[in-house]
Parts: sequence; C-alpha cells; structure tokens
Amino acid sequence: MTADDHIVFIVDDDGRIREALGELLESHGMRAIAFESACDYVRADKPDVPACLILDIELPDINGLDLQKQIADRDHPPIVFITGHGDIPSSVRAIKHGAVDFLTKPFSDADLMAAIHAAIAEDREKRSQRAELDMLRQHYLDLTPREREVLPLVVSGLLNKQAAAELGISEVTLQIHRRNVMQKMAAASLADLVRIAERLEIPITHSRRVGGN
Amino acid sequence: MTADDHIVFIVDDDGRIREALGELLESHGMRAIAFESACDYVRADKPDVPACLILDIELPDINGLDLQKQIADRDHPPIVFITGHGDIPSSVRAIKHGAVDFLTKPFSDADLMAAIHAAIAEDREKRSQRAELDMLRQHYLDLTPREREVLPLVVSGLLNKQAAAELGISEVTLQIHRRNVMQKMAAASLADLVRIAERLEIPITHSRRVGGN
DNA sequence: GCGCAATGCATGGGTTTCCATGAGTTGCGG
DNA sequence: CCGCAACTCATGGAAACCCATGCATTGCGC
Repeated sequence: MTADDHIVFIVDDDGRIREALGELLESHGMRAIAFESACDYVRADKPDVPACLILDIELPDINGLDLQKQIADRDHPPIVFITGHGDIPSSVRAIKHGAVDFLTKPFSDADLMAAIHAAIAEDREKRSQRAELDMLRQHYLDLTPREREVLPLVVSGLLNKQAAAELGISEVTLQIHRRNVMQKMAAASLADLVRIAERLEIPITHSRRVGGN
Repeated sequence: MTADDHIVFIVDDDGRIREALGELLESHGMRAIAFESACDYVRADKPDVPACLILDIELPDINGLDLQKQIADRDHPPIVFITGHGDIPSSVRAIKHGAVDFLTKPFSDADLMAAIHAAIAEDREKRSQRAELDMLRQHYLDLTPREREVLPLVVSGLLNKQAAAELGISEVTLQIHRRNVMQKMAAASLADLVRIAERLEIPITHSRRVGGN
C-alpha cells in the first residue's frame, strides 16, 4: 500500500542530491527512480502507476521548464520543481503551467514531502478521471460512422422523427441506430447518454424549439 | 469600447506608483481607480464591469496575499501582483491561488499591460459564465419544494413511473411536476434539462438499470 | 373566511418511444 | 464469389410520454 501503488521520479544532475532524495523517500517508504538528465528520463520506460516528478531546473541537456512544456500535452505526472538558483519569473511560469510546487534549495524535508504527497494524490485523481474518459472514448470508437452522426442529434434533444429528417432517412432506421448507440455507449438512459456525450465534448448540433412540439 | 467596458483597480501605498500606473493605463485608454490601502479598496463600491486588480504585496494594513485569500470565495476580479521585495514562496502561493501574474519592480510596461489584458479577458469570460449560471440558479429558485425533488429523479433517467413510486405519488402527478420543472427551467427537451442540472450540480440519485426496462 | 399556491389524483386521447421480426442493398476482404 | 458489416426500410403491438380538463385537500396570508 505504500511502495507499490506509486513512484517518484527524480531528475537532477547532482549525484549527491539524487542520493539524498532517494534515501529520504525510501525512509518514507516510497519507491523512487533517479535520472541524471532529462533525456534519460524521457527515454526510460516508466511504470504505469500514480507518480510524481521531482525536477531540477538546471539540467545539463535541457532547461527543466522547457521539459515541462514539452511533456505538457502528453500524459505526464505532476511536477515538483527544485532549484538552487531560482528566480520569480521561472517560478511563476512553472506554477502557471501546472507544477505542484517550486522549492529552492535548501528546502525542508517536510516541504518536499508535502509537495510529493500532494502531487501523487493529484495524479491519482487525474488517472482515475482519465481512465473513465478512455473507456468512454473506446466505446465511441466502436460506433459506426452513421451512429456517430446520430449521437449528436439525439443528445441535442431532437425527436427521432426530426433527427431522421435531418439525416434524410426513415424514422425506423434512425431508431435502430439510436438503439445501437445507447447499447455501445453503455448508456442506461437518455439522460445517461447526454452526460456521456457531454464528457466526450460531443457538440450540440440542433436544439429543439420549445413551441415546436 | 475601450474605457467603459472594463476598469483597473490599483492598490499600492506608494503615491508615485499609483500615479505612474494611472498615467500608464490612461495612455492605453483604460479606466483606472487607485486605492492607498486594502481597506479602502474593500470598502469602495466598485462598478460592475470586467476588471483587474493590481495589488502590491506590501501594504500598510494587510498583506496582499492575505487580501487575496480573504476575497477568494467572493466575487473578485483577477489579481496581478506587483512587489518591490518579492520572494519565490510568495509568488508560488499567489499563482497557486489564481493570480494572473506576479511582477517584481522594476517591471516593463509591456509585461504589466500583457498581464492586465489577460486578467480582464479572464474576468470577462468568468463573468459571462457566471451570468448564465446565475440565470439557471434563479430558475431553480422558482421551483417548488416538490419540483426540486422531482428534478434529480428525472435527470437520473428514471421513468415517470419509477420516479413516482420513489416519491410515493401517482404517475400523473409526477408528470405534472415534471412538466412544470421543464417549463420553469426553460428546458427545451429532456436532454437540455440534463445539461442544465449538470451545471447546477444536481446530484444523480438513482440510475436506471439497463435491463430493467 | 376567502383567495391562492402547492400538492395531489383521474380520465382520455394523441404522439412518441421501444422492441421484435423480417428483409433488401451496397461495398469490402478473403 | 461468398460472407459480413453497415445501412436501409416496413409493420405492428406494448409501453411510455405529452397534454388538457376537471377536481379535492391543505396551509398560509390578508
């Protein structure tokens, strides 16, 4: 419960720091892997568990902030920056881009551990969110092209009749597509389907007029 | 279009700074009001337009970061911090709590103006979001107690019959409540109502079982 | 006490949805 | 060329939903 369900990555070019951090983390029962450079970190294949990246700003190959930016879109763990010569603009940029904390050496063990715990908790939450979303996206991929046209019409609140007219097909056929969509998306009800579509950011194409019914 | 649809508040105890900032903003065609202390700012009644608060960290009555915390829950404009003696922990805390930027004197006019424009744009967006939400909340207040019980059941995807059973009333009565809810919430369709309930954070009480139908 | 809002129920009729059965066309890959 | 997936459509019955009319009870404020 304390060593296998999370991991801490350390990227620092100073071997003594890597060692000290590794020992600190071990003494708190946490698993850690240290890298000497950003390149090593990026290339390594990392276990797929809630994690945290302790990142030094001054690295031999690339600036820590630039690394943050590079891996921003991808699927990366929250970052805790540490630095010997930090400046305010860097810290502002780091936090704005989502870093959990920005610590200047020397920092207290307590501060670092607090940041790490916050980061791992954040990653845990983020992962669970993403897992759910991935499942929905997987279901969406199961839809046929036609079903993908039907979905937005249905969650827009159109009647089957109206949606069918929109696609130029018969109401019967649309009902079949609609039914398949519900099944493939594992939606228990229309309300459910609407919420699922919301999370998949399916755009509302037409909204039914109130008086139009 | 450039002076009346936004305003910049300045809180700084240094009269020269206030004057300089006021002139800078005026030269950019922006309206500004300056205050000498946090107390003055809080007490003043401020125009209800997209705004931005330029806040000095070192104030006579209260620390700028504490002021940020105090007005955090309330309805306050985005903050751009400026300071003569900033430190990294302060900047981290400020940005974490939502500040737009954290500038140390001396800073360039361009940096400040960029931050201000970003802040006002942010506020504009936030206000438009809140305006919509307020309207929905107003509609929600129009609902009777019973209608407020019906809403979550309906958006959970329950059949009228099931929701009625849940409340121990007849299906007919529930249909009437349901209809009133739709009308009062200005929902054009069930899909619409689900999205509205989502934004109002109406919890899902029961979810219909797939096979149950 | 009277009016009014909120809540409750019934009946009836029209519309929509849900589901199953059955079946035809098209296009692609083995 | 055969099978299969995708798309199409019809019919028909059961269930659910929408709506209007009409009415009873309760509790609160004027």
